[in-house]
This record gives sequence, C-alpha cells and structure tokens, in this order.
Amino acid sequence: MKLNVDIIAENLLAIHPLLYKSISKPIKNKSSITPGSMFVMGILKRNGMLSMSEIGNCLSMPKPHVTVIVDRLIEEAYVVRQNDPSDRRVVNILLTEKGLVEFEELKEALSINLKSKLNLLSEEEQEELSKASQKMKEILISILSKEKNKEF
Amino acid sequence: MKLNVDIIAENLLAIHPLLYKSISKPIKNKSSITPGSMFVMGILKRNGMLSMSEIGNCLSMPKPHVTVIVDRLIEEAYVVRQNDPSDRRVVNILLTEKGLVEFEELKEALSINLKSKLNLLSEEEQEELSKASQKMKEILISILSKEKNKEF
DNA sequence: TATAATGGTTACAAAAGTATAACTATTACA
DNA sequence: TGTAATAGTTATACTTTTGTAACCATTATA
Repeated sequence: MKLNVDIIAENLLAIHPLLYKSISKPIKNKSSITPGSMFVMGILKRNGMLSMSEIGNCLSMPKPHVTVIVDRLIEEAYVVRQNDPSDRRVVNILLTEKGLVEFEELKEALSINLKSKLNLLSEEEQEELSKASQKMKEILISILSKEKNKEF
Repeated sequence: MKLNVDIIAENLLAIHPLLYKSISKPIKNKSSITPGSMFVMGILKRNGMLSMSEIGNCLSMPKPHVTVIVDRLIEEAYVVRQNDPSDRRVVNILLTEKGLVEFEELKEALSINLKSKLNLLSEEEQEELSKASQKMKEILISILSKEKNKEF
C-alpha cells in the first residue's frame, strides 16, 4: 500500500504547475507586481509584520533578493520599513493600506479568472474544492511555515 | 457570506508560495533539474506523449522556452523527440525510461523532505492532507489542464 | 573589552523565465 | 494552385530570481 507521504508528494508535484499557471499568469496580465513581490505581500498580510530575515525564511528567498523586492514595494508605497526598538539591527516590514488594497485587487483578478473555470464544476464540486483547498492551506501553513521561526 | 470562488482564490494564493518553497527548493539541492524542466517531465509522465505546442499550452509557457527546455532534457536523454506521421510539422515529446527514473527520484527527494515535516502531524491529519491534496489535484486538473486541447 | 555572530545592504555574476520577431517546413483551404 | 494558417526553431533583449562575497551596524558572548 502506498504511503501517505508519497501520495502527498505526488499530489503537490502535480498541483504546483497548475497553481503557477492559474495564479502567476493572470496576475502578470493585471499588474506589474512580480511573483516574488506578490508572495511577500501575501505573507505580510497573513502575519502583519515581519523582519527582512523572517520574510526570507518564510519564502526561502535569499536576503539580497528580499531587499530588492522590499525596495520596489516601498517605491510603490505598498509597504513601509520600521526600525525595531528592541534590536536596532532589525528592520520590520509592514503592509500599508495601499498595499492591502493592491493585494485585494490581485486576489479579485484571480477570482475573476477562476470564475469562468469554476463554472465547469457543479455546486458540490465547487464546495469540495473550497473545503479541500482550505484544509490544505491550514495544514501546509502549520507544518511549512513556521513564519516567526528561523530554522527551516 | 463569502463566495466559494473567493475562498478558493484566497487559498490558492496562500498555498502557492508554500509549494514553491517545499518543492522547488528541495529539488534544487538534489538535482540540476530546473523548475521548468521538472514541470515538463511531470506532465509528460501524466500524459504519456505531448507535442511542443501542447506542452506550452499546459504550462502556459512560451514556445521558445519549451524548445530550450526540451533541448536540455534531450541532452540528458530524459526525453526524445518523435515526428508525428499524421502531421509532419508536429514534434511529439516522450519521456524515456531514464527520464522516468529521474522524475521518480525527484519525487522521492521531495518525499524524504516532506517526511520530517509530516511527523509534526497526527495520523488523522496526514490522512486529511492526503485526501485534500488528492481532491484538489483532481479538480484542478479537470478545470485547468485541458492538456490535449489548445484553447485555454 | 575584544571577538564572534547576526541583521541588513550593496555589488556583482549567472541562470531561469518571458516576450517578440523572423524564419522554415508543412498543412489547410479558398 | 496560391495564400493563409500552423508547428516549431532560432535569435535577441529583457526581467526575475539565485548565489556569493564584501561590507556596516549592532548585539551577544567569551
């Protein structure tokens, strides 16, 4: 009998390119936001505030790249830097109101793009997809994204 | 009440970077295969044989990029080109035995990487993740990946 | 206090992916 | 038959991402 871990690995491997296609592509058409910037905005929205290092760890992104992305997001006023009073080396990043709005618009663009495809599904199937994606998100976040920790 | 499509959009947006991290990174450490090459091998494994255009459509990948990736895969003998007798313009791509073995090894590397993280979950949660990812894969493939068709 | 470690930035090189145009060969069709 | 459309390749320029090393400021520690 096949182990759960192997089934999961196989499924993730199949899902990954589908998400890549259904998320990155529609968003590229809608906005000048790059995938990396979108990821950063997403975790900031979920976590409220993260240091540069935490962002890099969350996304397995090299620190110099985080700097570049955050610089661009600051230019657009989507995020702000904030010095950490308890450790003056640390720079915390926060999503601004404008950044939040932009992120919601990206999500909306994705929704619209998805809608036409979800029409191919029955009500029950849509409900199943909603539940399955919710469950997957919760579990993956719980095991993969020790977002406040450093050791991954 | 929140619409299913919005819930799904939000969940996909959260899952995407987690997969990116848990798949692309472990594989980069294990092999010189790039994400793009891995995607191509994956759909070839699921579909058996695809033309260059079909590969590009499946993955929303520009055709010139497909050519580059397939060229590299052929160098490594992971795939072969095969002329289509019914339309001599068409070049079909097939995964070789060596390519299949390589892909299975990538999946194995991912399994090993996942195993340590799944240990944090109970048996029931692992079962839930297995079921949820299976469901998500099936539904997303059915609506996003009309792999043999051209109109996306 | 001297030294090591950490957080972050800068600079640079290289790989991966995207986009477009030009081109060949083949097929479809008016 | 002649023209348009399609499949694929090649070439090129560009953006995004990755990786590494050097560097500064700050904090931790021996």
